[in-house]
Amino acid sequence: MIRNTPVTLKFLAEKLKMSVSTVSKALNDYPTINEYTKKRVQEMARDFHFTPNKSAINLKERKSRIIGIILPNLLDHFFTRSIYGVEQFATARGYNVIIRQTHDELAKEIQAANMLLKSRVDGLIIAISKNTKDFAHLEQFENMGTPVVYYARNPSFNLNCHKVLGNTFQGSYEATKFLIGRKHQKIAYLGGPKMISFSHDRFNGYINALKDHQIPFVAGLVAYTDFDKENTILAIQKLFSDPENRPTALVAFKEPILFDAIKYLRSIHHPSFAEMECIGFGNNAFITYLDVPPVASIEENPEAVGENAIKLLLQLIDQEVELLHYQKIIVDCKLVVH
Amino acid sequence: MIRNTPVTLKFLAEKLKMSVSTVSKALNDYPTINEYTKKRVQEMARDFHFTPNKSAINLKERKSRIIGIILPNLLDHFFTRSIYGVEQFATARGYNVIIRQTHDELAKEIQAANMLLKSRVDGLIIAISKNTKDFAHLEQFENMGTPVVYYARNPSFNLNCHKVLGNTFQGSYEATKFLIGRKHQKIAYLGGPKMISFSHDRFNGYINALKDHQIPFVAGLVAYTDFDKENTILAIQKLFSDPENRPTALVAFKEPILFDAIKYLRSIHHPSFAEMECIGFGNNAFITYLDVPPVASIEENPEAVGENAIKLLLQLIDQEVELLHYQKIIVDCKLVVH
DNA sequence: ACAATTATTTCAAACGTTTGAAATGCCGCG
DNA sequence: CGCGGCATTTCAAACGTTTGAAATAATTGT
Repeated sequence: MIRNTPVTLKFLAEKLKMSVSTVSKALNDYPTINEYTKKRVQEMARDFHFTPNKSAINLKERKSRIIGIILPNLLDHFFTRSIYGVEQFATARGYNVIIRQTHDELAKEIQAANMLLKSRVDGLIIAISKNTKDFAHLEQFENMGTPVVYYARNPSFNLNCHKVLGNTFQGSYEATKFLIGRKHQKIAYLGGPKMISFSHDRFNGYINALKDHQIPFVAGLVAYTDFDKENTILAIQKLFSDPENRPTALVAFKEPILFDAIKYLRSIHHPSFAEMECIGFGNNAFITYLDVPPVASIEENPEAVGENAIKLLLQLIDQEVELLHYQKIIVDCKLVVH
Repeated sequence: MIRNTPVTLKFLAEKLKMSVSTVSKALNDYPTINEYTKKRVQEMARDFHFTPNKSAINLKERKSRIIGIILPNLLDHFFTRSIYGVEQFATARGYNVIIRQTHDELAKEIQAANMLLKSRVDGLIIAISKNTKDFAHLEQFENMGTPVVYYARNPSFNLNCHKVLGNTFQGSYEATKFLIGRKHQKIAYLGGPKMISFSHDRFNGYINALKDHQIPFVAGLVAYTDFDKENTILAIQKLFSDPENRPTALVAFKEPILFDAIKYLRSIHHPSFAEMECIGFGNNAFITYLDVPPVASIEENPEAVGENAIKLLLQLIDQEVELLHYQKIIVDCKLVVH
């Protein structure tokens, strides 16, 4: 059953006693080819399960029909969900998608970028690692004319590039506003790694909501952490250190961080624990299993972010959008009350 | 800064006023090429950031250097984690990985398989959808000499193929044994979709553990569900319907299912809820945030499953293992007490 | 019947790389 | 001076496809 001679145009041509180009054109439905010939060729192709060799086509067309995605990891459902959006449109257009995880390490990001460059991907979608300050490894792509769309993570301000980002300011603003609406006066903000630009934006959303509602800003109600549990505990201890300004509500950078915070407060039987109202970014599916779920979540619509990224990328590939005419697309968040 | 003439061997050859083959051989360090020439070529290649065109090489070598993975979804951390293992070894060997999700739909699986076939992947790793009974779309690969490794999900018994599977019997057995050790007599088994062969194996592990410890098997203590929450509730209602045989412990097919079950029991304030001891397959990272976590989890070691799958696949690609000499690799589970 | 059209097929080059075979240049030695 | 032998380079074909130009076959009109 295993066939050793590969089924190529040449193979079909020999079988049919016609030239390779006739076969090629028949399969591609050229108008100059006789209908009867087309029928014969197409039948033969079907019978022998002919599939055109992509490498050959890619070589000819100087394309790879591959789109690269570089992102920190797939355990964060934000990224996993964002891929949904990308995949759907990419595969519908006949592109394959190669995903590379960096685990937020710059070295791995560079390695992945170089490998994708060598694979001559037709476009790149990237959520940069939290340590990416230099973009040489990514600028290579644009130098070769390969479009790059930055998504989910905002690169440094002065970099000219295409971006698709969540409206993290708005999400943070609405969460804070929602808590204010529920009569909280002491609302804490637990930020994420400062290297991730969103940390800033979310903080801004937070203070702007406070300002717009005449709630005084208290510096002691703001603390920063990263994805490390120990650091989150330290941050929480700081937030709750001033009895004068004990928070009754909390906006957190990311839900897993919030969960760590809540778990800690519960474990030390903190008096505020029971009445605290918290909101985090993410809207994790797992929330439904928590016995005291956060009052609400900020849904970042990752599928929409991914979808916008791939659509923009495809437009750039098809040159419907000028490569140097940098776009910035913002996807709104949505507050989901639990 | 954007270069329009691509940097190819020909380009370098013209710059250096030598033939294309000399350039090629110099870059590939042929011994017949003069050392000085090599140096000149390599310098020039570096200066112009020459990267060999993969499509051309693939065409020449009749390879794609791509490995396909087809799996149900990426939201299940089992699969996400299994990819870790695969990616690591694949990229170290210079292979790119294309992941396709089927959402457990046969139609999508077929579509993905056909697309990967067209892309002429060098090998395929697949966790079949729960509806896959016919394997024609996958046998195509082997007919073309492309190795396929089935992993994570066990295809129908009489299919001759390479498999890498978790030792789901052993995991189920140990979980049940563990509960017996904790003096439970009424241990329920909540199975998953019957179409997934693991459902059987896990059930077998369960009854074998019962038998080996002289615990009578009670048919009413077994129920089946799928990933749908409503069905899980129905199953739980069935399990708890006989007051004579009310379970005090539970082994569940998968943790999300277990979580749904626990949530339901809590919501109806079931008297057994507080003292029930449960174990599910998965060892989900979020367990730590549950206020009453399951007593233990069955860790399926997905990274190891993925690692074994890719290693076997690479051996098949390199023909270190005969394509028709079908392998079966079993990866043990580990009981993790919380 | 034969040129003029039109329909259909084939030729040949190109995409970028690899590689065995052939060619070239160079050296020393008889 | 010429030739064997070596080092080095180049030739040419191949991988499988596409495509404009050229060639051939079929049809029409006169």
